[in-house]
Amino acid sequence: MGRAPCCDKANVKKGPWSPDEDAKLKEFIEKFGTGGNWIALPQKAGLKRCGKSCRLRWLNYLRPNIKHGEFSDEEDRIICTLYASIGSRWSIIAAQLPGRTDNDIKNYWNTKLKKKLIMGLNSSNPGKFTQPFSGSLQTQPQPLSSDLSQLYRDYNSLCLQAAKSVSAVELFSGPQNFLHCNSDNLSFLSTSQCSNNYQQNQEGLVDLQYYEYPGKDNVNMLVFGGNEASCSSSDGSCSQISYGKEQVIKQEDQMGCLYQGFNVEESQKFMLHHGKYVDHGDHHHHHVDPISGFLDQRANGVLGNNSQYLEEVKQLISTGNGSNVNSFVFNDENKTDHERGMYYYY
DNA sequence: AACTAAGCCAACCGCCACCTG
DNA sequence: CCAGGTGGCGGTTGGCTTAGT
Repeated sequence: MGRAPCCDKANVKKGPWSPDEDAKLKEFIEKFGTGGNWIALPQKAGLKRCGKSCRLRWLNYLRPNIKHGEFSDEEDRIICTLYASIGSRWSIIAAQLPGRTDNDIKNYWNTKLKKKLIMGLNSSNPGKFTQPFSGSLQTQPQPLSSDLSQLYRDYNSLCLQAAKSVSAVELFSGPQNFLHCNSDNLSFLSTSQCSNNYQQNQEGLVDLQYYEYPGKDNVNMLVFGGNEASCSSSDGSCSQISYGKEQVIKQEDQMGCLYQGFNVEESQKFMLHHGKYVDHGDHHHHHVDPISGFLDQRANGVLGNNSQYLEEVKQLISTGNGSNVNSFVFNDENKTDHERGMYYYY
């Protein structure tokens, strides 16, 4: 048996509100308040509407101090920063923008802001995402657009501020480009410990760069730490990332985050990042499966550094189902637990 | 001018967390 | 502790408007 409907669907009006209905609702609430019961309100107010519909109309349109019209640059920035940090938690984002409703912000993000962000990215790197790759891999990293840099900067500082242990960055490209960061996906520059493991620039921020992925114009490789990236840690170990021919690309930070790639062919490279790690403050790095969210303590080094699964990985990527999400599942029963999982590449 | 596609946004739907008896 | 009711939330839809052909 299904749940009982909140109102008699047959006897309620749906669709756009008329000025007369707006006036009735506004007058009633200004006089008597909501009474803490939206379900009973429409009848009392003489409206043939569902209580939920009344609530939505009041909150999103009729209540005082609702701000309509263009979003300011500052509002844009706040939305981007918060979206990068917490994802589509529109009500929380709306709470930071007086006068704006969650619905408004959600619509604005989905229809305009997301595109605006991508335009900014593309305009500072003309052709970067729109032209098919032809030629050799760029040897010089391209700087991120200032918009994106600013976003990462805000994002990083927000994470530090919130002392969040895990957060994520996914850089999607292609027709549905957008920058997405939230706490449910991949880990990336989040805590002070983690950031310290990357070479920081003069501003104390991590340098981020990206490359095109040759042969797949929708794929980009996100690189952090620069060409000479290195990291040091409390135990004195150091990993280095390198880009030369025949070299395995690998970087592991002291949070246990592993970033790894291979030379697929000459000048063809990609990076893989498997799962995410959470530092619980006890110096143990717990692996979190990005899909299930389950914690475990699997060892690093997934897929190994000898490229033994190279052909298989290449196959998986080349037969991608057209999705713009640059990921594949490595879930062969013959593989060890360490090797199985969801992989992302940039 | 007529038609189509794309953009936009108000409103709806269904799930879920919380509250209360 | 449990079950039902309600509010809140995020994803999605549908219809109106605008832009393009």
